[in-house]
Amino acid sequence: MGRQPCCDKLGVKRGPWTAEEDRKLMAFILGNAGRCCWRAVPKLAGLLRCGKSCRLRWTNYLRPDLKRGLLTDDEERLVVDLHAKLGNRWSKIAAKLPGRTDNEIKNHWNTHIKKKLIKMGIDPITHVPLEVRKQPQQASLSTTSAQSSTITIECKSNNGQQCQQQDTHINRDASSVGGESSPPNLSGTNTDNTTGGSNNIHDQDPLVKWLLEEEDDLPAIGIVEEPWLDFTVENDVDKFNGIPSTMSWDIGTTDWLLDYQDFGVGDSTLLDDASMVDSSSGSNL
DNA sequence: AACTAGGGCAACCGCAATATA
DNA sequence: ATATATTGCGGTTGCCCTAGT
Repeated sequence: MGRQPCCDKLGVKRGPWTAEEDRKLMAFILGNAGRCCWRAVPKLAGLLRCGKSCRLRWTNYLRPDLKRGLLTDDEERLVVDLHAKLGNRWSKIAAKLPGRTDNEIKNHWNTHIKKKLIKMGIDPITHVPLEVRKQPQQASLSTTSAQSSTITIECKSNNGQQCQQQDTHINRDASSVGGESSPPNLSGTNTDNTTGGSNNIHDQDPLVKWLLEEEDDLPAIGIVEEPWLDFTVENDVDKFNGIPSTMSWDIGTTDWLLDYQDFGVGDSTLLDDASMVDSSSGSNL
């Protein structure tokens, strides 16, 4: 037999979250960490939301370790580089940018970076200069990202096989970027977007290997492992009116993180007070 | 001042993978 | 072993804000 259904959609509230809902969810997660699953969260927290919605809200907005505001130039460069190698695998890209969510990066890509690259004459799908795509026999291509990152694509003009391989890669990316196209199919019948195809030439790239194989073992660039171990409810949740502020965030209470990683709580210093309070406005403060 | 169009972003949708009864 | 719930993820939508007219 299977499990109970996640939630019936009847009576489930949708749309923008209010500050009150945020406060309830935050209080519940921090106060009941590890003692339930997402399905039970809305009921126990007193929210008329689907568990999925709660998870999304927490992951993309409420987590204290999230950074707010626009991506820095360095982060933007990293996103471009990673996108050139990984395509639209936003969660993989986000994993390398501490405090950033896949949704945030995806939005930033679609609204900012994409336009920048196009403006620079670079195809945001293939990371190849737009005019070059019309001349695939060009010997060696080097594209420059928004600032300084360089993506080098080698193609021996007289080696039809190698060029074919590159084309395959480009087409793969072309189908996986931008939202206008169909979802990527990275390995033929395999529709798993997260693992990539074995025939991707970038899989031979040490960086890609690192990204795909060791991401769970290595900390993201410039991030301290498990920053949430320093998190205290007293310091952070107190910013929400009416939330208990006596709980302390110690090792013992973080065991649940191992089971419910999606509840990841991070560096309290990154919690932006204003961004939390004004969360219902939909604006990015 | 009022209206419109476009941009930005939060949230939702639906599918696939994984976990579990 | 199988069915089904749960989770993760990428794509898409729709609302809100702002700039332009």
